[in-house]
Amino acid sequence: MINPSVSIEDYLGAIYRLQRKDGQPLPLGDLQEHFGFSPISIHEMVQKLVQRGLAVYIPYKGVLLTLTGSTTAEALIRRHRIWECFLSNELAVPIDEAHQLAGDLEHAAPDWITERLFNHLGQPSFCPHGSAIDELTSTPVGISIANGQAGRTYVISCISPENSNSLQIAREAGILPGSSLTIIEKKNGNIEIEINDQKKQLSEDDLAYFWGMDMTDGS
Amino acid sequence: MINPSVSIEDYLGAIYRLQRKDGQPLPLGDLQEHFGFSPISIHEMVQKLVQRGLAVYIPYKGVLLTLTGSTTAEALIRRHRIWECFLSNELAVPIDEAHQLAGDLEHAAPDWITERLFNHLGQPSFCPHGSAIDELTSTPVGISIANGQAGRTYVISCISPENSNSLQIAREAGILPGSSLTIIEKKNGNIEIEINDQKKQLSEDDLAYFWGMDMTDGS
DNA sequence: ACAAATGATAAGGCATGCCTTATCATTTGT
DNA sequence: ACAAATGATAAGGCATGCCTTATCATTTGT
Ligand SMILES: [Mn+2]
Ligand SMILES: [Mn+2]
Ligand SMILES: [Mn+2]
Ligand SMILES: [Mn+2]
Repeated sequence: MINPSVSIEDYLGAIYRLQRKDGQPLPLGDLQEHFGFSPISIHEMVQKLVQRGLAVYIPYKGVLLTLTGSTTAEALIRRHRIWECFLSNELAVPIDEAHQLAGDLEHAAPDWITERLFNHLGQPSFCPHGSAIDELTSTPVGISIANGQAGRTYVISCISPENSNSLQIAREAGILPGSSLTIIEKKNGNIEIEINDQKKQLSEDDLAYFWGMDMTDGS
Repeated sequence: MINPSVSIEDYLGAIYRLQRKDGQPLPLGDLQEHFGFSPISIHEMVQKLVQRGLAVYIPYKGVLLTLTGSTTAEALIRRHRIWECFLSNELAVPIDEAHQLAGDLEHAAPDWITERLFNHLGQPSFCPHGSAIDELTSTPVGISIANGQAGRTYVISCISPENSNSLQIAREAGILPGSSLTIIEKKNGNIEIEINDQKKQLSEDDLAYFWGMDMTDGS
C-alpha cells in the first residue's frame, strides 16, 4: 500500500479506535456517527479500504481491519499521541485543542520524524488524555465515571478524546489524568461531582468518557 | 478570506518568494517552472487567486499579490521557517528534509501554535537555511557564490531553498550558514570550491543558490 | 410471521486541483 | 514588418471525497 490519503488514514484510525475488543465487526453506523458523514459516503470509503486490502466488510454486520489496515492505524494513532504530547508538554496547548491539532499533524510528518520527536520528549508513556503510547490497545485503567458510585472518589486515568464535548468539559473544569474527582450525587442522567474544590453538574453521557480508579479507601 | 486551501496557500507562498523586488509582475512561466504543473493548471489557479482577491493578473505580463495575498503568504512563510527551526534545532533533521517537511507542517498548524513554538525555540532569528524569520523580505547578506571570485573565501549566509539540488549538495558537503567556502577555480560553468577541508566540483547553477560574504581580508 | 427499522446499492451531482488537445492572441527578435 | 515563440483560453477529462434521491434487501422486535 502506497501513501494512504488523509481520509483513508482517518477512516483506519477511527475503525481502530471504535473497534470491538471481541473481534466483532464495527457497524458502519458507528463510523457514521463518528464522522457525521452520510451513510453512503461511509459505505463508499469502506469499499475503498476493502479494495486496498486494508479492511474486510461483512454486509449487514460491519467492517474489520486487515493486518495491514491495523498496522497503518496503529502508526497513525501513535503519531497522533506523540504530537499531542508535544503540543501539551512543550507548548502548553489545552487538551481539547491538542487533540484537534494532532488530527492534522499526524498526517503531516512521517513515522521517523515523530519517533525523533518521541525521543526528544523523553519517550512519554501517556498522551495528555491518559492513553498509552506504547500499548495502543490497552484499556483505560479503572471504570467509566458514568458507572461510578455516589460518595466515592476517583483518580482520573483517562479522558477518551472521542467526545469533543467531554474534552471541552475537561478543559474548562481543569480535569486532567491524575485529578481527583468525587461523585456527590447521581440523579436521572445527571451526576454532581466535585473537582478541584468546585462542584459541577454534568451529564452521564459526557462523564462516560472519563475513566478513573476508585481511591476512596486510601492509596 | 476564509480558510485558503493548501494549494492556494502554496501558490501564494511561491509567488511571494519568486516575486520581483522592483514590483514587476511575476510571469506565470516562473510559477510553472517552480511547481512543474502545466501552464493551464497554473493559469487556472492564478484565476482562483484573482477571484478571491488574493492576486492581480495582467495578461502577458504576470501576477502580483494584493495586500491580503501578501499578508497570507508572509504568515505561511513565517510558519514554514519556524517549523524548519524546530525540525533542525530540536530534532536534528537535515536542512533539505526540513524544508520539505515544513512544506506540509506549515499548513497543519495555525499561526498561534507556531508563535508558541517560536517562543519555545527562543525566538530564533534565522531558519536553518539562513533566511530571516522576522524580516521575511530581507535579501540574503553578501553575493551569490556563483558570482564569487577565485581565490577568495566566503562565509555562507544563506542557502536559498528554492533549488532542491542545492539543498542536497549543502547537506552532503556539510555546508551550513556560517560555513567558510573558498573558491579555488572557475571554468566553463563549473566552480571548484574548498569546504570543510574538502575540494568539490560544483556547477555554477547550483552554487547560484548559495550566498556568502567575502571574508578574505579578515573579519 | 410480518411490519418497521435499518442497511446496501445504484445513479447522478459537485468542488478541488490536476491533466491533454486545440485554437487564438500577443509579444519578440530579426 | 513579419514569422516564430510565447502566452491565453476554451473544451473536455479524471481522481478524490463528499452529497441527495430513490430503490431494494436484510434484520429486528413484537
Ligand atoms: Mn487526522
Ligand atoms: Mn490523546
Ligand atoms: Mn506547503
Ligand atoms: Mn528555510
